[in-house]
Amino acid sequence: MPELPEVETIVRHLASGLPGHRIREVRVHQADLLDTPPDGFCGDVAGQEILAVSRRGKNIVLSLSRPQFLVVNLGMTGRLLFFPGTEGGSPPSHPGLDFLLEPTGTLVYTDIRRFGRLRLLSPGAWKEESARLGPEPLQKGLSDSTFHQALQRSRSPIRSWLLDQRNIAGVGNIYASEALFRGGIHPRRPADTLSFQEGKALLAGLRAVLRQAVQARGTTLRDYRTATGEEGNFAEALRVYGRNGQPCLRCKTPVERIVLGNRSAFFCSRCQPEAP
DNA sequence: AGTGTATCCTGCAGGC
DNA sequence: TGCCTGCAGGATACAC
Repeated sequence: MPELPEVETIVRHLASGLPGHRIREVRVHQADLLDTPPDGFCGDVAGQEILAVSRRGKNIVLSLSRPQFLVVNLGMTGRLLFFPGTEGGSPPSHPGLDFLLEPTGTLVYTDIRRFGRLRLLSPGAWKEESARLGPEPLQKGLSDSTFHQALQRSRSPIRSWLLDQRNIAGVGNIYASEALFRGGIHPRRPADTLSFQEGKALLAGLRAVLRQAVQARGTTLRDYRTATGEEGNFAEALRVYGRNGQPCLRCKTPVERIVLGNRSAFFCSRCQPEAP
């Protein structure tokens, strides 16, 4: 569910409210959201201050005082909600974990399908983990030529390539389709067949759609919510994702749906020709 | 190396 | 109304 724009939206909310709070107590309702025994997790986290909140790919990263990092991946249906006051909000339908904060506030994790994970990592472990992720697409440091060189090293379909977090961090199924449409690239094109110009157009399309989606606070199809519980507004701006059979907004050709690596890809066969 | 398949889960929409 | 199937923003492990 949550891709870069959704996670970025959540992180911005949390970064403005959480730092300076101390975690007084953790309540675990679903132990399978952790990769370690809950007792140890609670003991480790309790008493630590939250110093900062940041994003790496689709991960929410809380810097704790020990120092340690609490890394939250929302999976498909995870939510991380911040209630600043003494009121913790209405009880969620699928409670996961509650972080009770000092001097006041509650950080609530909920997750219907429980594909999400919360992990407590040492600085070294998180550094290694982060190094396995590809570059951040919105960072200036990623040049057209670096991007094109990376594409040259893979023969997998470009849609699959975009979803692989080791290639580029934060892209998921929605924005992969949207970026390919904006770049005029067919989702099945082998990555290493993209010309420099095509790679440049794809990166530009990816950056444009990610920026616009962040502005709209993300795409709510069903489950995603911001840290304040609001829906994102980008669903109405999607051009191909989920528009199977509807006319292309650019040329009126019906949008097609194909399956790649067991996941749907949406595209316009006229705007994104498979053979040049 | 790349791809298809399965797995972890719950909920919802659509067909009958 | 109920039952069944397929599908869903993610990540990983496996066999070929």
